[in-house]
Amino acid sequence: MGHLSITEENYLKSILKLSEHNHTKIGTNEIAYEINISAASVSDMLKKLADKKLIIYQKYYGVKLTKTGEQYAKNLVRKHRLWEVFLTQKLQFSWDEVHDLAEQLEHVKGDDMINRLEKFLGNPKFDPHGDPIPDNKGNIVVRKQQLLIELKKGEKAVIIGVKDTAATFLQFLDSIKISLGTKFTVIGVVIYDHSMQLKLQDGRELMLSQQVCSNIYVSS
Amino acid sequence: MGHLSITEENYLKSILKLSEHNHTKIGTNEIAYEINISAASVSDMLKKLADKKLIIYQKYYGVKLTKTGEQYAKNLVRKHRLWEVFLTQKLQFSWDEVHDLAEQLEHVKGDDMINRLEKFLGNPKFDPHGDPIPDNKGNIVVRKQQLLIELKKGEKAVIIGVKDTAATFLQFLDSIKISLGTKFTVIGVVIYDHSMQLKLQDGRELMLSQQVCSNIYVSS
DNA sequence: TTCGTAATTTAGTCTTGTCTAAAAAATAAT
DNA sequence: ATTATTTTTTAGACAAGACTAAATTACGAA
Repeated sequence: MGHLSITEENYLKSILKLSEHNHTKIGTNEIAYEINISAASVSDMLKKLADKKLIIYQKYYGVKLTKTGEQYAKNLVRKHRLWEVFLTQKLQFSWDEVHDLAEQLEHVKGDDMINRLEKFLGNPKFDPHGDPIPDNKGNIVVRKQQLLIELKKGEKAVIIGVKDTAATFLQFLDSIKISLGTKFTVIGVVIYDHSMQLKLQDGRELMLSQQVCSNIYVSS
Repeated sequence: MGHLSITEENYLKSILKLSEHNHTKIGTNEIAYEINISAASVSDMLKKLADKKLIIYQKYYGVKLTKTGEQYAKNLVRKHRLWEVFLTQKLQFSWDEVHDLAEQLEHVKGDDMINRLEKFLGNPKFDPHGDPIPDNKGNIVVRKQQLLIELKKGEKAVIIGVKDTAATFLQFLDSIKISLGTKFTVIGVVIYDHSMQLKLQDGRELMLSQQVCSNIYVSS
């Protein structure tokens, strides 16, 4: 399992990402859309990754990561999320600014460095968006979490993550002073458009659209 | 001044490095040797860098960095050295381990990140090998420094840097417990082979070969 | 079942950055 | 000053990773 190119790493990462929601095999087009590359190019690359035993690939039938490929991809996610923690916790970046930098940092080789970084950061288990950080074996802590939208009137919960990590969304949450750890009670759900009215710990009351509520993870 | 590829950055860096010792124009072969690439490839690349106004290049006459090119190259050095400080100071790497990692980290784009990193590290002025860190304008602190080999019997000085940063050399220094900041007096110079005998601050006496003394910077 | 559309792969190019071999220019030596 | 040698550049090829256009396969609908 030598070194892969940045390009190859990006393919593995996007296949892992797609696998998480889509339990069946992943199609060429899906990958192409995910990383913004033509389907033809993806098709080429899949052959190469299959030669390297990183994916199982059968022409016209889609792909799946091998154990090796999955391990490699999870390590990339680990690196990405640890660097994100570093950028927010140590360099004071806000959660909407760290993605692109981490996207570069994750390709720096050196597992020893990452293990030391993890320790330096105090062995964090979640990144600034609430996503879990795999350990150096690829294990991921699973939390019971649900989407805010699934809560009913009267339920209490705490915000533990975001599904959408787009800068605009994160900046919006900042602007209404909502962050990970914010506690609240659902005090109303509008039948018409499924907006939700929350009462926050600090006393503020807030109305959030269905779309916003569909992109926030909570825990009770 | 958009983004350059890692390859282009490496050329600029090696041209800057060669410029420091060699005040005249730099030859194609020198660069080729420095970055371990054929002279033909270097010749190709020099044309591209000249098109981008990063170097002054005249066929058969060698190259020189433009102001823009020099700025860019110094920024790479800045990034390299700040990451080295991070790796030693925060992640507890030793000075012989940080070069290859910094070689990768220096190519991560994001000047804002580097400025924040600098501040996070406490605005260090020198890297773990004693080399100066350029500020974000490219200015470099100059110290009066000389090589240990130039000292005479009876002179007192302090070690402030190393000229050779090869891992084997650095590990040797570690093994004899010499590091930046070590204070000493020259108590003897062997005529025959120019070995030098030092008495360290802690009372130890030490004999160092001419080669070792030629690769240590000191200040009095 | 067969026909049409969508998904996927193949074929052929392009760019970047590398190489070797050969040509051209500069430099050194007689 | 004229060779000989070294340095540098040009020419032609190659691999990685991308593209478009065309061909092929799979699958849903009639």
